[in-house]
Amino acid sequence: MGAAQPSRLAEGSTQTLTSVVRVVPDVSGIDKTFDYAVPERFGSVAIGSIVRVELNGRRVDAWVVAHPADEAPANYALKAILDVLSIGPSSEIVELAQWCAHRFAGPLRGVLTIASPPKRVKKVVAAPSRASRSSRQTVGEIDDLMARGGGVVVWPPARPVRGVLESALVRGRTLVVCPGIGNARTISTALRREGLSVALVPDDWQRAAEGVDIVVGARSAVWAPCPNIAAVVVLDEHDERLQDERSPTWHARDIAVERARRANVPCLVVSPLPTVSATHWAGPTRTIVPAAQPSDWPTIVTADPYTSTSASDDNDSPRTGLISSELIAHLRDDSKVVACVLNVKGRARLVACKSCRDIARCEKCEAAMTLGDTLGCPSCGHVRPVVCARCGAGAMALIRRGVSRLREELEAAAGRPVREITAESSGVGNAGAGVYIGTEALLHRLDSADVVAFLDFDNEVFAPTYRAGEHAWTLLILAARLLRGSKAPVVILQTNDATNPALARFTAPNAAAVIQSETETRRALGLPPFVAFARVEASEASRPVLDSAPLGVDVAAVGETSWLVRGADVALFADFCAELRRAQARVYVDPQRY
DNA sequence: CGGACAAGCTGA
DNA sequence: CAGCTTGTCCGG
Repeated sequence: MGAAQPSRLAEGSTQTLTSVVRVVPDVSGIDKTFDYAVPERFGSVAIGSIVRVELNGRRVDAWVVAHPADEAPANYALKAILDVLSIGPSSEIVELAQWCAHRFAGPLRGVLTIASPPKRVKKVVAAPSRASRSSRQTVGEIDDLMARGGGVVVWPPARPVRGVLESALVRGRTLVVCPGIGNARTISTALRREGLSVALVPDDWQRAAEGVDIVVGARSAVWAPCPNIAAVVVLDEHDERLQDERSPTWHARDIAVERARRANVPCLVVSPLPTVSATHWAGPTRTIVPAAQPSDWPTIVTADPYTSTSASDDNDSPRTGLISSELIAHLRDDSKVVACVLNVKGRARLVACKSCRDIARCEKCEAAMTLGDTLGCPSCGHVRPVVCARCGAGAMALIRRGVSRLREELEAAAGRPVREITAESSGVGNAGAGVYIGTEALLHRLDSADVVAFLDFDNEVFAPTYRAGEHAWTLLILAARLLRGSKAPVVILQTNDATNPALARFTAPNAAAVIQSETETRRALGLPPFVAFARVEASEASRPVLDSAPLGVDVAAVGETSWLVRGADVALFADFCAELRRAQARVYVDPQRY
């Protein structure tokens, strides 16, 4: 198969040899390959090329994924491709995409789409590699890690990431993957200013393919072309935006690690608090934690808003318990920028008495209760009848009191204007002192702050997703970055449960301790990376396959159409997922939520 | 996905 | 049994 074919040229000289390409059509719902003949006028069509073909009477785009010329010829007449439209991902990237589609049990088409140029590319002229660049200061420890094939770097949130990048850049062409395009743009601008050639993908796909010093972008950048790649870097690996939520649910960290492994170059995974998956991949010898500095993290305190004197304790408004006395002190200090963060999604579930407006809380653990036939406590499981604990009335209402009403309460407490910032708010950043309220999007919208208050941190920590803990850390990292320029940065975590160890640990971010405790939790619960794990959306057609899972793969129903599948053996698990997909099931591997 | 075709249901 | 809906299969 892989043997040289000296006869090929000779054959070509005597007789016109039309070659054959195997393609994946760009049509949703078709996850199969088809073979087409290539008329001589197109020459040889490279793997990854985007071609036009007729399929079942329709003209569709398709990617060339293989040259099946060495196989026995098909027993049916092949149609010919109609056109070659564009250069596409390299054969290495196509192979990586095939690996990804299997590992994350989803259609190859989705991955090829993201690996392809945003606009058609007809020609790529290779740019020469830059001879050598005057190296700035690298971090010795990280240089050493690169020499050992890369690994995890625990990099505190307020420290500039430039020092980490340098250890990659001195090796040659570097691919940098960020969680959002905003981070990528910042890095691109800074490095261009230094005189480096930068391709910000997907827009600069063609320039990336021609060869630049650094290719940078959001998660899709992990699929970008980077000829003669010398290093791969994943920044802010804790950020869940690195994972695609559509099937295949690939995570850019896993793709980066595999891409670097295949190219035999080092991969650096960087985060203030890397995920268990990352540290498990690198292992303790390739996970480095630089010496702590006092300025690495802001001061983080808990405050109980429920026992504190509320600013508006009248009977008209619900006693939300969302403004602690600690927060009030900062609100009243006119010199400070205060950012108040409230997760509206979680608050949509709050239940209040229709007559006295008191929020229904569990008398055992004080958590907000949920309304069904009875009042139930989501954190301790306590159940009581639908009766108000304060006034005894029997009528409850779900309140969806978002940020707007709370803004007025904050304003009353602060004695100065409070601005509400929503995802739709126009204008960027904050000019000077002020008080702001918004959802976690606020942490992305402001430029700087002195105080960040999470009004209902319990909601973040005890959210019913297995990654709630990790998400809470993500919020703290965002807060730390926002507070970077402040002389006395403070984070207030408002909670009704400050003594709960699951909550108390957030006041002292210690990467080694967080990694250890998260690792133990994951291992004990049988969650990734210790087992392969997937949520499966299936119909009746998939039932026989679900019921006949092989030994070592567990299947559990969660509702009518959802299933959880887990297995210790990754290969066996992936094969079973592939079987499920052939039976019309949608598979979400290592999902953010389930 | 979207077309083709087969198998089931309804009404005169 | 035409006329319509619903389901299953297939594409090179």
